[in-house]
Amino acid sequence: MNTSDIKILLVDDEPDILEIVGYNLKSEGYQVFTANNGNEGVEIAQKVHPHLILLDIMMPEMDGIEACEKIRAIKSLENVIISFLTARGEDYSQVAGFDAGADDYITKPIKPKVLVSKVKSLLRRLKTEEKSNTTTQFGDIIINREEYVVFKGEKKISLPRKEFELFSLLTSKPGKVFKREVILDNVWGNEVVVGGRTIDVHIRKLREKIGDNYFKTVKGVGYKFVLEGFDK
Amino acid sequence: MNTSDIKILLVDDEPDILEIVGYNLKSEGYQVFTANNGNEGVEIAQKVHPHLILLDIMMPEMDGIEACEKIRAIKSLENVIISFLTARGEDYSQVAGFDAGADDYITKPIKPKVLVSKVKSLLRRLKTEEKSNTTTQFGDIIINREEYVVFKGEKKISLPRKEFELFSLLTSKPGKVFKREVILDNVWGNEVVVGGRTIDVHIRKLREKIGDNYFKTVKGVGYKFVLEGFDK
DNA sequence: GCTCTTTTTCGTTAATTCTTCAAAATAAAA
DNA sequence: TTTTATTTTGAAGAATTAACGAAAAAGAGC
Repeated sequence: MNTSDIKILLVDDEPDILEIVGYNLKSEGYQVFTANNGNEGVEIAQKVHPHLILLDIMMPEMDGIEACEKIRAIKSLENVIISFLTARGEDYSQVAGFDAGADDYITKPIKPKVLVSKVKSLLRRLKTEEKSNTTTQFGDIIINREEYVVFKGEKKISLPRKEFELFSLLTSKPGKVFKREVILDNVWGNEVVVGGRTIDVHIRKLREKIGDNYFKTVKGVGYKFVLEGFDK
Repeated sequence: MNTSDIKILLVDDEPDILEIVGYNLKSEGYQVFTANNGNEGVEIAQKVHPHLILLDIMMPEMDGIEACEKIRAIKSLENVIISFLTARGEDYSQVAGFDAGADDYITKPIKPKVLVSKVKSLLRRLKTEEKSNTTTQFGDIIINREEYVVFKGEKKISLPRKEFELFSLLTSKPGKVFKREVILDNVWGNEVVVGGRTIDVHIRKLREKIGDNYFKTVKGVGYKFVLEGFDK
């Protein structure tokens, strides 16, 4: 994954911090988004789906701890990496932070070099996680790519090969729209020639078996997998 | 990019092959050029700058491998996609072919359907190469190109394909005036078959959905996206 | 060879999206 | 100010595109 594909959300009430941290991350090639308080942070996180969130602890409106808990409760953000920004000495926050579901913390004052290397190290997880994707879980849906099996809650759902591959592709990046051409490339490969309606029929099968509202049609473009509730 | 903008160069010493392959590609709308041997192929490639070259391996004068190497050495052709045509069984050629810088190979006898789908898949690379930031934030507006979603503040705004692409184009460079012809090129593809008023109507839709004052008309030229307040 | 499952096709229907048209409005030019 | 060119607007019709129902075709297992 290229750094330019990586989205980082910065949440802090001090404009100066946003400015300087943002600058440093941008010049490393990351896409940077900002929010001024916890509320806004949670909101923007849902819209942008960042890979990493840097969260100040002390903020008006909603502090970092609370924001972190809120974010952790959002299905579509369950894989996001969260790190706190905390003033040195606020030791209590470290404890509370991990309870709230944070992955790490960075102490202020922030040194650009340290920041960048911390961020890199945090993002290293993405790569390792991506590789070991033999099984994936979204809420009550579990996909075992090795055994070609899908569970929804207690029920084991049997998907034939094509359906499974299509499902597997769509769920490889929830929310992302997969264009028809991309789907054809990935599921059918470019040797096989199938009519344009074939994809639709398979989607229909998935809708019947997994649930209607997990699959969203983007007319003229393609389909996407969305976590129930989110993005209706 | 429209198929009619795409140039394909066919190099083969058998007139029958040129005939039949050429026919199939033309009926898909591609511009087809032909050459009878490697020498001629290299020459014509320099003149027409095709997007894709289909190169027979076995040819008099200069064989496909050599031609491929020659072409790869030409700077102005560095982005051209090259695929070999090879008789099934000439396995050595596959290896040598990739060494010489080929992107793919198609085995003879050529089945029209397979040919066309292979060609499409090869050309798909052209499109995917133009990568842009997947997500952009302007104040309370967030554009997520990967998910085909636009947020304005709390609200999620649904934009159909054309509107989304138009919006995506205009916001790709706020403040910049996009001429009508440029818009047509990018959103509609330059085999323009739409009346001059069509753009206006789409702009109107955007104004209704995103907000009137984000879109400024530059009479006689085109439109631009401006951040509210700024430049009214 | 026969049966059951999976995959693909097809015609129809439904819905959305895109485009056109012409009158009214606006801005620029004379 | 009047003229001219261009855009906005409202409404309607055309064209795309996907969902649906059903069935044929292709594969897999026995």
